[in-house]
Amino acid sequence: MPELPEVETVMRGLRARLQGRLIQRAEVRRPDLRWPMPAGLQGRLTGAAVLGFRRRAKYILMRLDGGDSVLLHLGMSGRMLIRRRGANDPEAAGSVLHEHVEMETDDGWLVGFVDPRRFGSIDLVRTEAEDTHRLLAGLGPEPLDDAFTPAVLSSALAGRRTPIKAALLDQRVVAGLGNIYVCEALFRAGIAPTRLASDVAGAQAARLVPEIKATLEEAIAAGGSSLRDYVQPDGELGYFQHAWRVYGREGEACPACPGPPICPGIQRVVQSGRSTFLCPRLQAG
DNA sequence: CTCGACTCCTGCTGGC
DNA sequence: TGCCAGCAGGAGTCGA
Repeated sequence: MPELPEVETVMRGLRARLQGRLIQRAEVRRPDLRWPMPAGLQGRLTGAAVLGFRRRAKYILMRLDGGDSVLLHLGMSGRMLIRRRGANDPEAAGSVLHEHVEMETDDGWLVGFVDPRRFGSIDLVRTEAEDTHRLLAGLGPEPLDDAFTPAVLSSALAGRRTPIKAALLDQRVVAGLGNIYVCEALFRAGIAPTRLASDVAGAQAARLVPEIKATLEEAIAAGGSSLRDYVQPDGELGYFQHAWRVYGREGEACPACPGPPICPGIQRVVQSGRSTFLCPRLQAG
């Protein structure tokens, strides 16, 4: 589930529920995620006041009083389970097996981190040093920042002899894109995923940057409408999945082309072990 | 340095 | 119906 728009949506949901609250109780049930959670996590969370939230790339940062921040990554299957204390929700019951951390607020809400595959991670970092954390230090620009321009992208791609698909997945080039939104942005910009990154400069990058921004903004808007003030317990994607133009649509008609024989429809190829979806007509060569 | 392959882990889907 | 291969939104690490 979690690329930038999903993480942004989850972060907003956590902010709405937790910011300004006290964590009355915290329980670490299973600390062995991608990396072991810090030993002091449960103690640090217990009794903490939650000051605020921000997102950086696909990471969520939760500021606590006392000068520590919680650094959270959802990995591939991570989600936040939010429900009222005492609620008897079957959806929640099914998730409890993989609920590795649970927090209870002073106003009666339970907030759990659920991650079946355990590719996610949780760490503590001093708030004033958040951006120097080893997981954040090397990240590229935020794609939605004004500072992310065609010129900035072009210079990051210069000299890279790797397909543009792989380059955009590299969080040092631009931070927060994943497999879905890279496919969508390349389709919208009319760029072949197999093009060498170094060749996507100038006019190509100038087309790509606005499409990256538009795709992410539309997805955030869709996730926000659907999830609004709480994070969906079932981990649904909001409704942006219905707006995917190519991702997961192998064999379907291209939404921007006439049908066969002009355009054969959406194709799926594999690049460095991951699925890429594209329109062979609009994203040729 | 840069790149692709491999790896971690569980759950679900689709084909036989 | 049951079983199993293949695939899944990430990204660090390793060897070439």
